[in-house]
Amino acid sequence: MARVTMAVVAKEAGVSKSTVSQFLNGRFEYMGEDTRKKIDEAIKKLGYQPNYLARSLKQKRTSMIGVIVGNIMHRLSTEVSRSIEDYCHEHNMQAIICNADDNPEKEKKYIEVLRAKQVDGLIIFPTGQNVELYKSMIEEGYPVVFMDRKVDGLKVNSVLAANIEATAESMRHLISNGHKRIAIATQPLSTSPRVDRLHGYKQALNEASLPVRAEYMVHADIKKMKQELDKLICLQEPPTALFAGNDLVFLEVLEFLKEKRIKIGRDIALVVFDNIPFAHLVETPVTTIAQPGYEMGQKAAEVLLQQIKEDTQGFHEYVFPCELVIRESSQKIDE
Amino acid sequence: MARVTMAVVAKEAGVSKSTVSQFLNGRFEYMGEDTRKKIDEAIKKLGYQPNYLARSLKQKRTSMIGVIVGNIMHRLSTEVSRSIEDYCHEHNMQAIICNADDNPEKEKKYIEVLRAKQVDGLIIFPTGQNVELYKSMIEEGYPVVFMDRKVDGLKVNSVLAANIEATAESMRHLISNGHKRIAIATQPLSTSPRVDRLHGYKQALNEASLPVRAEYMVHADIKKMKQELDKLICLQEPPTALFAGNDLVFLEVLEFLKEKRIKIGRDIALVVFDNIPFAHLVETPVTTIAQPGYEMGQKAAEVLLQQIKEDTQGFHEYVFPCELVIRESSQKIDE
DNA sequence: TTGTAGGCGTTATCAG
DNA sequence: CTGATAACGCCTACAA
Repeated sequence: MARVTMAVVAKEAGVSKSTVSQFLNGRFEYMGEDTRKKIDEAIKKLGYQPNYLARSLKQKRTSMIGVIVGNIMHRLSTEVSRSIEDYCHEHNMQAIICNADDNPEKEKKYIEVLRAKQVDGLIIFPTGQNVELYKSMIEEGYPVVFMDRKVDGLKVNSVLAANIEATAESMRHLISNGHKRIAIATQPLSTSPRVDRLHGYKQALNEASLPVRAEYMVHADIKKMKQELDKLICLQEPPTALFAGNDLVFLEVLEFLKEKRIKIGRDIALVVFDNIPFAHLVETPVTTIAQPGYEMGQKAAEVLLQQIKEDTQGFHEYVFPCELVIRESSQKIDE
Repeated sequence: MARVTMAVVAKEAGVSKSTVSQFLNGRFEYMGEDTRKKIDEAIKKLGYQPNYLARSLKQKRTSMIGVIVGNIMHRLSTEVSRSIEDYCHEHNMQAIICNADDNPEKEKKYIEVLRAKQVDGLIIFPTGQNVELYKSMIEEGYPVVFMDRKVDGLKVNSVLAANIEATAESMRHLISNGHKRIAIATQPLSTSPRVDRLHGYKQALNEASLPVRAEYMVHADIKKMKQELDKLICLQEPPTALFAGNDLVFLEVLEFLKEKRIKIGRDIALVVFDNIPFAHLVETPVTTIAQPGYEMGQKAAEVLLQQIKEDTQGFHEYVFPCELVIRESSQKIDE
């Protein structure tokens, strides 16, 4: 093991620990050329590696931040994590990515463990269930940034997608292509993006004076999604278009339609919220709403590092517009 | 900030620091019921959170391991990371995932930083370019496990997929379906899995007494993949089947074929190494070779934690068989 | 059963 | 320019 500590280097070089420390931290302003050289040689000879742990203990910063992702299975999570990691790497920080798996207990444990490990700040995709814990962190002045999901009543910096607007835009697109019977499928309405997307859905229908029909709104767990979709197409007046609330829902929809031999674009129009890496590679390329995951990650990291550096907090929502990428799946259907 | 330390708790409870420490570490065997209660109350009242950093410094273990992934864009990387994280979570460890991005410099930096942070061990998808560094770690007795790729001449535990065998099996499958002209497309032969897959490819051709033709073996960067594929199909005798060396290559192949309107399964047969989450959802479902990423991750984590606990090392190759999942893309082609 | 003292490997302060 | 010395927050003998 790396039994070689600063004291050993100091002895080898014939100087004191403090001098070695100076050297390591690049303060050679007032350092003799020879001392410098001696230390340099000693370090190389012994293969000395500084112990960041000890340094962190002393300095009270670890140069690490924690990222608690809601559910790593989402494409957005991966993109955002990647982005945050890149940003950290450029700024000599380290990101620790944890997966709460949509489980508030896990989220809580991760928050506690990461804080015990003294990470300098946290970026959280909040499950929304640990409000008291969030609140206490924020009140303490601990640096936190929320990502993707908002939680009511918290004064915290948040990075969000423009869910309502993007959904409404995609709906207007479908409506302008002649669709009047449009369904929406999402997971249960337990997080703000899902609620907002539903909101955008209704808003666009209202604008167009189309009815909002309860039987067209499906909010089910992924495992039960297919059977709910089945009910949808068995309706007396089945929808002619479907809005899939995110990438996981989309996969279910795709499998379902494939099993039922319902052809996208011909039998039913489709729009998906979330960028799907292979959306253009399926039989009928799929219209998607692309969230700028990379940019969102960069912004979150930037804001967090700012908070850490300046020891401040903020209460701002950074809302990112999304892009509607129109492909064949949402073309006009001739009935 | 969490200004409340053990000393503060001790004062609040009217005991000494060591007693509090005992309490925290679950040694209440010889502890008075009342002392115990007082400490418990003090902790709750003050909202005390132990500082793992200080503990780690003393104990010389951080309960963290580092995972350096070759390139996070591969599906396997994601699966394996996820698996390692799960295993760690169950064993009260923390995994720090880093992405070397196929860049030896980055890999080196990560190894150094992680070790400076005193992580207890490392799981590495080696780029293969930092042999000296690997060697010195191993000689030091530092716990390391290699994943996915092997590096010659190193006595280190490794977790690998049975690349040669799986590739050969898939080739035999194609050959038995009547294919004689089979091409292979991989990224440059800089890592062992690519070399091994090529090996399996040649082996199967030899077994079947089919010629190994240089013009059917493409090894190109992802960015240049399409133009190489183009050369392939422009050959006088173009291949009737293609083996795609991994998921990234597959995406290029898919795009290429789509652009050229070459229909998979009808115009060309296809087999892909790597599980592709949507392989069954494209127009012609794709035959894949599935690596047991989850199991591989579990094994690597298990082996590493073992090494850490017992302060031993090992030199064993854990080779995992892969599964050939036959779908339409590799059906017999009638010419 | 509880307290005291020393140390883990750094950094910060302040003399010299 | 360099070197003592005291923290940082916790753990571990050993003493009481």
